[in-house]
Amino acid sequence: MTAVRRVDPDRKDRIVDAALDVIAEHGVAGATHRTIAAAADVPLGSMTYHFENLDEVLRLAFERHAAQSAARFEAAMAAVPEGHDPVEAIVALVCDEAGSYQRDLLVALELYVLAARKPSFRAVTQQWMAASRAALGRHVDADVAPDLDALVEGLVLHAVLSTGPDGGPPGVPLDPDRVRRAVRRQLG
Amino acid sequence: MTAVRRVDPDRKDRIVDAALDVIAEHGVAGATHRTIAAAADVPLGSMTYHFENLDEVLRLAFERHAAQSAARFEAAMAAVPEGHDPVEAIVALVCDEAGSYQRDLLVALELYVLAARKPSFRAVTQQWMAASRAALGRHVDADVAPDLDALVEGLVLHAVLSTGPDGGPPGVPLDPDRVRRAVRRQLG
Amino acid sequence: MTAVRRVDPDRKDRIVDAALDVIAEHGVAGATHRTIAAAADVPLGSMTYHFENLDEVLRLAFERHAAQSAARFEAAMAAVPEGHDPVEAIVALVCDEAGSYQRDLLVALELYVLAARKPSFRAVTQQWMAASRAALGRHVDADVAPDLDALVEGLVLHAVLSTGPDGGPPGVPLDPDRVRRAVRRQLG
Amino acid sequence: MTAVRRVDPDRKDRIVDAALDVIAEHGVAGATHRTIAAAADVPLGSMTYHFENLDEVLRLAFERHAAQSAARFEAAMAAVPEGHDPVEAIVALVCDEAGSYQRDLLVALELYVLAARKPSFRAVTQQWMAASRAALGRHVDADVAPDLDALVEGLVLHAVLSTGPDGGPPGVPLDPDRVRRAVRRQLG
DNA sequence: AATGAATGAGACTTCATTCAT
DNA sequence: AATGAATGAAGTCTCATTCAT
Repeated sequence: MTAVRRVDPDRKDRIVDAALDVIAEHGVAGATHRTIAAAADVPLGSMTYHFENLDEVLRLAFERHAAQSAARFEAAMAAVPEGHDPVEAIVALVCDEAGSYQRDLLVALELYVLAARKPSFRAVTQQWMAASRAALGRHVDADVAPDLDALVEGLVLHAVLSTGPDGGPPGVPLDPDRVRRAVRRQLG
Repeated sequence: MTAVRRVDPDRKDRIVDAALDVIAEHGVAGATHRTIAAAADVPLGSMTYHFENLDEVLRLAFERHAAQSAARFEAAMAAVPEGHDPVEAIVALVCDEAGSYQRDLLVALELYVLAARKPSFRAVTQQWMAASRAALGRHVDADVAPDLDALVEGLVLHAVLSTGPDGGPPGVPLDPDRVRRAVRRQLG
Repeated sequence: MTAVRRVDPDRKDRIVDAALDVIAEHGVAGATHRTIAAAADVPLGSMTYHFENLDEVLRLAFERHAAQSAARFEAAMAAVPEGHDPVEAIVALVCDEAGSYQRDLLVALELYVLAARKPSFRAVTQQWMAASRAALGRHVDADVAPDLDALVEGLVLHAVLSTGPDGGPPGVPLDPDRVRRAVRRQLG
Repeated sequence: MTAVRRVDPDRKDRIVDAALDVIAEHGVAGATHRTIAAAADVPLGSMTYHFENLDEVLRLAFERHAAQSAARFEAAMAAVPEGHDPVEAIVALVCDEAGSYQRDLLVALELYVLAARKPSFRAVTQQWMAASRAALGRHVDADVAPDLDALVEGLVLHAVLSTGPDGGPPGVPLDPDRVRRAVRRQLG
């Protein structure tokens, strides 16, 4: 009966952010109304008050993540002067020590798996992939951009899935030299 | 009350096969004791009688799939005579009209996402990735094999996630010419 | 943020009308604050602002319906000159092609079931039944009127619950001849 | 973790019986998985183990009730020797002091309201109505039976909905003389 | 050896009602 | 005066797992 925590604008936003956190940490399988509500520190009833259903929450979370992720990529590419070599920027992005690119890919994987079964998530994946290609397209030929994109995605995918000899949580840093060589090769 | 279906050796095998089918069609999220039992046409009690728990069923299913998938890849590479150019074999494999390579990758994605959260699945992914690299290593330099592997995986990943203009189920065929060019570029 | 729809007298009335529509179409089970508010095109908060609780809304809706329904019946009976035979008027009313009498009965059924459990709805049913008896009492003996009323209600009840051979939505038209014979028999 | 109350054959039957009790006492609106499980003294999970969904429970309950109810009616009619006057048997049935016929009708009303919205319940109502007509048809002309059935239903309906002057729970006893007169009139 | 029955936790969702603004 | 936000209870249903037979 206690009327705690009334009035809370941008609660909806907070819930979407919390959903993204939960997805990143526990995967879509672990993203339930309950876990997201707990992460956002809102009562369970808030979830379906603000969103039609759980899929809508997830979709908004993925859309937000895709936008942020694409923006980061776009910014890194835009920082390279026209006509200059973008390879170092790509290497820096992919080998980012903080591992944010790997986290991005992990979230993307969750999205991919979801989109493979649920059509309502397909639009997000399409936009995401198109955005990274467009960013690459600023500096490389249009017919090479998709292949370069695929190469980068494959490299990071393997890194993110690799596990150290201890069998601990996956994700090993990528060797910048290796990435540099692979990218240059693909650029011909 | 009649004791139907008593003698049934390799029931365990059948269940694992059924689990794989369910995963391929409905994803790990749709693979429950019940759906797998139904697909294998065995009573529900069989599931926990033959297996410790659901994770064990899934793990065995993924292991079997990884073995089959790696064997196919290995066979395709082994068919190329020593010293000959493996590019056409790779292209043929990846652009397989039946889409079996795409199906393989879709299942692999499910595994990746699972392995990202549950350590017990990590060994399978490691073996799977190692196997395809080893198969490539027969014909290309050891330092290029992983990158070529990453490129191929990225290319197929994008194809499997792409959807036609109708927004239908994902998965578009890969253009052999494009794959050939990208692979040759990566080989230098 | 614009203050749309401010001045709105008889909003309360509109809500009651909407409630009646919802009951007729979806039953009491489908009549919630939300569905009624949507049908009346008013914000959810209006519901408990204008009414004590949901039961009050339903009670007012049923009262209104009972009044309208009784008035129609009363008017039909009043149109028969004193001392004349009311049978044709009854037949016409009951066999009404538009099926409004059947709709009335369907709503009445909903009310009956509700009144069987909630005392606050009993007064409405009593008044409704008394009204139709009184209307019949204009033209038939007082000791026959309740039985005639029962017969008519039974006939319409069966018609409204009958379904065509296709098993579609219930409600079949009543045969005027049959009704005429049954009514005449009951009148002796 | 305690394994109380294992082994309980005909639990399914008990649940259906309990469902009928709950419907009779609290109406369909009060018949939830929880209330029925509590009335049958079984855990909540039993409900969806034994039945596809709640509608199936309700449907089975109504079917059982219809069968019992029709059997009682049929037995009462069958007890009247061929060619004899069935009026007294009908009167006795309808004016039953225990009120079981009224209880039957109350349950029937719940079914009617449900069937009006959900097609899956229509078959039961049809069978129920057909059964009572057939029972009457043993002793009265085929063209009068439906009208007599309607009359009886209307009479009991009004009785079951009437409330004493105290406004207490509905249901007043029917006067046998009145019923006798009405039935005789309808028989011509 | 094998399985149908059983069950408690928890999934998503609806809803009447309250309340700050 | 009016309402959108908020919330806790309860609804239906799924499921991994246990267990008596």
